[in-house]
Amino acid sequence: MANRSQQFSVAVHILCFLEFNKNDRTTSELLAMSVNANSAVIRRIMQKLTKAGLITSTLGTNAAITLVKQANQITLLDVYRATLENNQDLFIIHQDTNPTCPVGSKIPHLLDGVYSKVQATMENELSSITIDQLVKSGIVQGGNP
Amino acid sequence: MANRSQQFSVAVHILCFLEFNKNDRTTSELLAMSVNANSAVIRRIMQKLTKAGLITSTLGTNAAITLVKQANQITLLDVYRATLENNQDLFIIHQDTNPTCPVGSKIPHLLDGVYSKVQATMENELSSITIDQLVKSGIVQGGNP
DNA sequence: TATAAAAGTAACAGTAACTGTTACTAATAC
DNA sequence: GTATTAGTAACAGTTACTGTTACTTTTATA
Repeated sequence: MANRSQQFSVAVHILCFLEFNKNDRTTSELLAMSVNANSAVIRRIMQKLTKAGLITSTLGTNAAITLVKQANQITLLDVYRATLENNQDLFIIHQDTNPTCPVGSKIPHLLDGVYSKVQATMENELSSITIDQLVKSGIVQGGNP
Repeated sequence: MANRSQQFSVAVHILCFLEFNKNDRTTSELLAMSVNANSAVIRRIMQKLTKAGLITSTLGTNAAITLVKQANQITLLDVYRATLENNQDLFIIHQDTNPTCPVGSKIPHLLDGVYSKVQATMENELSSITIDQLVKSGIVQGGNP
């Protein structure tokens, strides 16, 4: 399978934080405190979210990080695709199987078909969940970040 | 996410091979040729399949590897669970978030709920596919392994 | 205009996991 | 007793992620 990183989870965390704190200014320092990670780690993930058009940020004093799209228009599939970039495949298929073996020669293509279906199902489920839903369902409004 | 290894794919390969070649003797050398990998790699994966009760093997001259269950009783979920062992989680949640932050304190539990559902969906799909189906659908019978 | 704040970014070490490989041990058929 | 074959351990190489430091760039404001 593709990826053992926490980046997807942290990215969702960041986006939820931005939505929750949208009436105040959010910095990478503030995010780093919430996530409990180094601010450079946060900025590293922010780059991917920026590239994907999910967030935007300004520089300098009073710099702020904000959502580009409305929170109910950002799905977990968007975040998944933004953070995983190159390795979005759920499963890895071993290549270079024996081409002269009736099993070995067909396994890669066979697995490809199966994995595509499984992944499509998963992505479909991810696309049904929005950042807005997460914030509204799980995070009580009104506290201090 | 959990695992970037090819072991799941190779395990499926092994089981398909055993089913395809069930009328003849299968050794780890033969499997290694089909997979195009070192036989020790094959045996390493075999250990997990043995532990999971999917295959059995004998030692010595004329040693053979065989399926324990019928191929139509072995699902990809069985293989998934056998090969991934400790790290079956599709997604990894960052722990140690800030307990005093209304977002950070709730994100882990929130993500846990979401990921469980997504994973259950995926596992349900894996459980609907058997080794028997794969062999019958994708591998032409009658060739030489 | 100088300064401070904050994002952008590069570089490096540490860690973990998988792969490939070698080589040994143990069991078993002949 | 010998050859075969699975079981297993050990090691190096590779890759990717995390944590960290530190520098550069941009920008608001005093």
